[in-house]
Amino acid sequence: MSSTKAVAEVIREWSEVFMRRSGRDFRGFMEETGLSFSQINILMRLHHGGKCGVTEIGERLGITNAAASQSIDRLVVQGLIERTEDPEDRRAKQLALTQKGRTLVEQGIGVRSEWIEGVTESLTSSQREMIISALTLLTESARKTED
Amino acid sequence: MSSTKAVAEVIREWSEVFMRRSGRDFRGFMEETGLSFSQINILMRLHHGGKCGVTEIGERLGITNAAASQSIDRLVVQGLIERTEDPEDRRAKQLALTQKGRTLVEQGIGVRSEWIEGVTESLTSSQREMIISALTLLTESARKTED
DNA sequence: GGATATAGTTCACGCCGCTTAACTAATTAA
DNA sequence: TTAATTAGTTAAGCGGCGTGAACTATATCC
Repeated sequence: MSSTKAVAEVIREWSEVFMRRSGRDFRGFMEETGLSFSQINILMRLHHGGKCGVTEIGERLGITNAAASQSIDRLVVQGLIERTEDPEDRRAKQLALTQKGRTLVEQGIGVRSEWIEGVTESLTSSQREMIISALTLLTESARKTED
Repeated sequence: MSSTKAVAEVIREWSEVFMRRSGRDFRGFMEETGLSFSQINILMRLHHGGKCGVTEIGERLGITNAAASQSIDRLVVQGLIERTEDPEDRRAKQLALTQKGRTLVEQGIGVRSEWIEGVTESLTSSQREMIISALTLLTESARKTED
């Protein structure tokens, strides 16, 4: 069924559909929350990677730590992240999501999940099973290739 | 293998991995090209939806047509899109990607595709086959739910 | 033909996010 | 203990991107 189509082509088409949808969701999320692309990225970094300092955030986003410091400050003011002194090194700050921030990020991820769930709803249960297996494999394999 | 884990959970985890990766790629793409989030969205819209006018772009992005007009103008200056008069209605403009713009968008999509291809490379051929089938199903089903 | 509506552009203005540079404070090295 | 390094903040300034308002040009409606 799938072997007639080139692997790369299938993946390319899926990526395109997914990206288009992601873009729309992301735009909606930015509007709802009033957060910028960078700010959402900072929240995502903290959600996945746990506590870290200001400079690391800047490096991850490819901006100076001055810019990072300012963006972070806006997020702190909004109560989405907390900035505490690192007890091991009092020059450094430890950044972490507040409960409010964590809830927000999880909502953002949830929107995308709901979409895929909706997409799979109209399929047969064996098709759904196959998709579950495939996504599980992809997730595991993708995690191995992460930094 | 997958039935032990809740469907929703599998999808959620995969969304998270994919989104994290997408965010990183997208940021890289913005840096490389010097384009903003909005500008890339405009290019994506034109890539997928074909020719359209300024106001429609604005509506899609949730901004005024004044803002859309300005963003579009920057893209025209950069040679990524062309803005011609609509022969049917001379008030309106027809926006379309130039070859340069099309190439750029396809590069952006390509980056993500390469990543998934890389992720699937370490799998067995039967696993790859399953993923191809699953993604084909997802793509077809997702397209049906699009506007 | 004249009033009204529609498609885009331009202008003045403000906010946000970025940069560089100068700064404070804490740590590490000599 | 002094000097150099490192983490972060602050300030001034710039450009992008957004807004509303005023404008031009075309199309449509009576």
